[in-house]
Amino acid sequence: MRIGELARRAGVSTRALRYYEQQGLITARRSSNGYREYGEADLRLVSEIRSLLAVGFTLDDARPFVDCLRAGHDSGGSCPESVAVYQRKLAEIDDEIRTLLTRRAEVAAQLTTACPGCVLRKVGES
Amino acid sequence: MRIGELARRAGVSTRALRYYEQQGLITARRSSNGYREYGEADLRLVSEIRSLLAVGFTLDDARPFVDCLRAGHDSGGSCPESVAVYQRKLAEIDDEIRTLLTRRAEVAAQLTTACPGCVLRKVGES
DNA sequence: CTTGACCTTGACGTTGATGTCAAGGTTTAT
DNA sequence: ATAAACCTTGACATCAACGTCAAGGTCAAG
Repeated sequence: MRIGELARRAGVSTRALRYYEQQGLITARRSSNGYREYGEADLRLVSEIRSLLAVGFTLDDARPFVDCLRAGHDSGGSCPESVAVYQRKLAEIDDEIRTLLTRRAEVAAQLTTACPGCVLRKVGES
Repeated sequence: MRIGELARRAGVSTRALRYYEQQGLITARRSSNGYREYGEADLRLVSEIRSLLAVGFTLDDARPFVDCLRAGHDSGGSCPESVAVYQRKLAEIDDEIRTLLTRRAEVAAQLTTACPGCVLRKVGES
């Protein structure tokens, strides 16, 4: 299939696909006229990339997953490099959550000072 | 005082101060030679801006606070516009926290699938 | 008089993942 | 043969808050 069809099937823009190629995440055979030609496996790779981006991974984070799939594994997350990225990402997310909770408290405290009784209820509090 | 001294006292770069001026957050008298001249009140404004930026506000968010101080109030957060920003920000932070918690769960689930027993403990869990 | 520490405006670089044009070649259908 | 729908590479635009040069004016000390 050509880039337009892959883009439609994967739910991304052709621009994004060319960018992934430029970043070395996907590759494409070329037809005699120079058009990119993709197979079903490429759809799989792009889907993996999209689902990772959707949960906050960068394209660089996605690389080990793509490599894992291309190495023949049935899951992009089943290689040690991918597991390492998962763990690093979890730690990053936890850091961000902690930072946000701290900020939340600081802002709420400021608001309370400026306007007692104005603070909304905290996430998860009834 | 001139821009260098204000920058040192406020703990920011001169570039940042010129940027704040360009964004309409602070203003400066000019000496006969064209140099910016600031007073103590300006230090107060810059401090307010920095503390707001530190908790994740944008310069645009900070504008009502600066206006409030310039209007003569002793606290940047004591004007209704500032309170509105506080509340909007709290809502935004809560949204981000919810998003991150969701992502955290998704990533942890993926990791568990790929590597059972690899998941670190969640924030706040013992 | 000259070094050095100030100050000025202007403008490009940073970061990530694209969007959007430009200017053109290819293919399919009518 | 010509429009419509593809495709190509290249390159600038986006967002925020500055960092970092460039090229030059100002001013006090030695």
